[in-house]
Amino acid sequence: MGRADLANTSCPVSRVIERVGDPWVLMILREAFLGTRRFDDFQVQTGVSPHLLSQRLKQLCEDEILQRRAYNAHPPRYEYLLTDKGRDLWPVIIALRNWGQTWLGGKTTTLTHKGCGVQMDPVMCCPDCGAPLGARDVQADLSPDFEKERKTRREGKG
Amino acid sequence: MGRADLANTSCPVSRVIERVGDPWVLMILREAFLGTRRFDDFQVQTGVSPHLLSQRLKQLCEDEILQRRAYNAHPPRYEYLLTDKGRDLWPVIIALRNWGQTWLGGKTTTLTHKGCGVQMDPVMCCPDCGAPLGARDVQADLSPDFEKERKTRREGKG
DNA sequence: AATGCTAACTTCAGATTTTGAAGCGTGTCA
DNA sequence: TGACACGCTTCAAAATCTGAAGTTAGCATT
Repeated sequence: MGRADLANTSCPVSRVIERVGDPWVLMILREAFLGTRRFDDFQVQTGVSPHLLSQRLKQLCEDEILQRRAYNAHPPRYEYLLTDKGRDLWPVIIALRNWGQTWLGGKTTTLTHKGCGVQMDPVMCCPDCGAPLGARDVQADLSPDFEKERKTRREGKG
Repeated sequence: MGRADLANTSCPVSRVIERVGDPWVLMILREAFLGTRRFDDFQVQTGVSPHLLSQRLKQLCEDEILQRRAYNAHPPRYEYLLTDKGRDLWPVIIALRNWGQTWLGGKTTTLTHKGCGVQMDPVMCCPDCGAPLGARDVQADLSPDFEKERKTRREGKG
């Protein structure tokens, strides 16, 4: 199958994973959320090789998660900024952070909700009743198409 | 640096990424949350090669994200179950799902909050005031240690 | 006008990882 | 006796990644 084929399933999770489910992409995103914008800074802070960084940044720009912008014309200098689409990946990074804090220990960032001024760790909630949500609190139902797709895969194998 | 060195930083995000920031690990987790437990099912549904699947499952068990359990003694048959630690990764998968739905389209799962019976998409919220949270609503402050670590990296380069 | 510096990359060879097909061990069922 | 299921393992070929070095473009200093 190969990683590229993840994009061809109907499952949005797979399709996202094809784009951002890569350690370096995630590191780049973490950096971007910390305010990093420049090639060399991404490189130093993530430790990725320049070759790969270059590739990943290109991909991220193609996917419109980042936007490459000249901040200086002479000499030409570029920076990478999160787009709205990219900024929307914030919950992914926060979810990783929360898990890391809980299960691996270490606390390197404190988050403050600007609205109410309190220090906190964001939580997944039900938008309707506001209750905090865990895996056990939610029931997932698959769409008929997705069920069919999964069944086909099961049969195609046997 | 190499991917393995991500574990050596003080940032919990990097350390999590070292463990779960891999496309196949994420796919395995998605499957696990959909109820998949067996080797061949993981293989068919994720499309990963058996070799890699075997490696990844081993890693995930070492990290106590999954638990390998015999469900049949003769012949010996095993299944892989999420541990509490693993189940706590649910927000990561949900965050990916939400982004995929919003930005890539396609809806393969409907989520229902068992508590209030409503269909919804979970949202990151402030646990204190309950407001939904985006990247712009939260201020991140780095710990002095983390600041120092980042500064060292910057200087070590120049 | 030569030297050095910065930023944003690109290039390339060697090392590592991944894929995909095939095979294996143990046991059940017909 | 033969076919099949499950949970893997093995291996060679292909793809990807690393790390060091180089490149381009321009400014600043000597």
